[in-house]
Amino acid sequence: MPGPYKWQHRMCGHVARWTVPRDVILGLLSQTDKHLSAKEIYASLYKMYPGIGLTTVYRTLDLLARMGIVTRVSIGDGQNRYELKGDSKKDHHHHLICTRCGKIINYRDFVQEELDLVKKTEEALAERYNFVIKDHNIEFLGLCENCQSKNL
Amino acid sequence: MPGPYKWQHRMCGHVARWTVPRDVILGLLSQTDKHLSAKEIYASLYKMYPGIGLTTVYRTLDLLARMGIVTRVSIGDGQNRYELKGDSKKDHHHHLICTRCGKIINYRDFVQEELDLVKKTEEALAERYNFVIKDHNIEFLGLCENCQSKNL
DNA sequence: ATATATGCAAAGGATTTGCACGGTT
DNA sequence: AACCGTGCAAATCCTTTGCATATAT
Repeated sequence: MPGPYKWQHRMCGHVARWTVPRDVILGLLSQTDKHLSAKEIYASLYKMYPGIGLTTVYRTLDLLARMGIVTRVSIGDGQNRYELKGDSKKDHHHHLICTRCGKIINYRDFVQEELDLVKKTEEALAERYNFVIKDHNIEFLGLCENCQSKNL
Repeated sequence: MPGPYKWQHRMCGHVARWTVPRDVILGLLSQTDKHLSAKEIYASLYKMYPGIGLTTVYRTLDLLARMGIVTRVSIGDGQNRYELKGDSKKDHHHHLICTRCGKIINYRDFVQEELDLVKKTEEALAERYNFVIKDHNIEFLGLCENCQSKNL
């Protein structure tokens, strides 16, 4: 069922066609606050789009990441997870991660003060270490409410 | 070649014996600023200690991580990497990561100002989201000097 | 004696790749 | 026609597990 092909985007010298799987996967990511793995995305889509293979999910996520639309997040559970990279300031957030159950909270409060410092630090680091800084990653690790109560 | 067994440390209700492989692996980590993977550690040790198996390296790294002696670092290259967690303030650092070649720079300058804010944010997050915060992870991503010059 | 640690080989799991087919340009 | 995208199966790569053996308490 070929759908409405919307965009074209030049990647690595050739045109990336905007296909149904790509549209659907991006759509799914844009509707959730969760940090989904390839397998989870594949499973979510399976009922509605059984034709989309796991390989395509992997390839699409890779494409979206290279296009800068999506960010890879690692919580150390052996899978890569992905989230939409919001471009608006409103979407910008950092992560609060439970090291026991892997729950991730996107927090948007407190971020503004962090960003001021981040910007200064970026400039200082860029000069000191000759880096071109593209992005940052700030996360806090700990125990969520649920996991605190369980012993060990 | 049983060596001088130095410590005992209670882990998960039982005693962790301080064995030669554990001592050697920790020794290696304490002598480098690099972020080594299990394979790399295994390879480094092979000449001097061909008896130490890759499995033991994995198990030891897991133990050290659970003991809080070592930190898992992920640069998204599909391997877990490990670094000694310095306990002194002097050792504390954050990461500057090249997304092209994977190079990691531990920067210790600028960290102090970050830490002040980190502490405030931790407190705010703890209250707001009922988290017990144990650690944080701050990293900047970009292109190192070398990789900037190479096109794409 | 009992508990812990280790190596090896096998198993698991995530991700990537080879290849033939089908849809776009 | 030339190119790009996809699914499937196979191949890889990293990590964990089962099990028999060796070492420490």
